[in-house]
Amino acid sequence: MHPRIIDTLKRSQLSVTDSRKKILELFLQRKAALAHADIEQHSGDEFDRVTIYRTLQTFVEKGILHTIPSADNSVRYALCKDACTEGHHHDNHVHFMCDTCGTTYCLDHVTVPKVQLPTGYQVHQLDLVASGTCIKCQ
Amino acid sequence: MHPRIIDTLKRSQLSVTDSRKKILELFLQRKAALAHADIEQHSGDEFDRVTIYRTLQTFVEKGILHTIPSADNSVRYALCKDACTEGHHHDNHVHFMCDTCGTTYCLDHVTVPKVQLPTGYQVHQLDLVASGTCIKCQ
DNA sequence: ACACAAATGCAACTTTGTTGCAAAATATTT
DNA sequence: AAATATTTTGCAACAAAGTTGCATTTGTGT
Repeated sequence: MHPRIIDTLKRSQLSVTDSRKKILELFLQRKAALAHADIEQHSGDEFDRVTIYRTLQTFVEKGILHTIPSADNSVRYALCKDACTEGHHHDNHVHFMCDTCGTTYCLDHVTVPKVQLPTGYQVHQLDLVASGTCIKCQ
Repeated sequence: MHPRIIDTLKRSQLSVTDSRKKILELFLQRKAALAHADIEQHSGDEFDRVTIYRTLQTFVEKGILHTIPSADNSVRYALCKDACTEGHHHDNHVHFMCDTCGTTYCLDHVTVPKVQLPTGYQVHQLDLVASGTCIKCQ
């Protein structure tokens, strides 16, 4: 098991349970973002569907995971960097979604450029999602 | 009825039907983007749920509407500009989603800045979604 | 007005997401 | 280490969202 797992859970004041450990491990193993369906597929019937929903929700609230918007009705989740805490996300990197294999990547080193919006719009969050063909699918 | 409606449908080689006219009119009246649920609510039982699904799908394929990614599992749709044709979208403007009232705006005059991605990622589409508080909700 | 093609409505179904509650697992206290 | 309190889980039942096939209706071109 990845050494960071228990630490991460405790730091967020969460009980260390099997499902949380395994779901978190999945995110640490894979570099890519995962949708609810991916986790459900991967875990077979190790734990209930409902548990996955609740775990993902908890992780987002606690600043362990962040959501990635998409245009295909399936929100993806990815690990936050250390800067995120409970209720305060700071994930301002670009995301890339491959049209061919469906993989979603966090491009941690590419930051979202500031844009000038018309006066009156107060921006709290900026999401830049690129899509196209990823390295593996060229 | 808005004069552009029949024209738009014919130019896309679509039969001019009641549901298509009314759904298209809804988008022309409102400036904001609409989710499937919004349309269903607004139209009461004028036409079937399935018809709405199929109409939205057709409009996206024909380049009449484009989808706006979101992190809440509900894709929104908005009118394309003239540059879009069947199978080829060119909607590179910024979208703004209000956290308070839920309205989604197309900021047609704010273009998405080009970003430099790591070599190997071929970008076909760039979506920039801002969220926060809109003019009306300040 | 007629024949052909396309779109709609209905029904049945699948998938996705939510809620309440009892049972089980984890944490805390002594 | 055992007992108690707290939290999480699984189940069941449900609600919402999306899909598919097919008969009927509506629109199109001649």
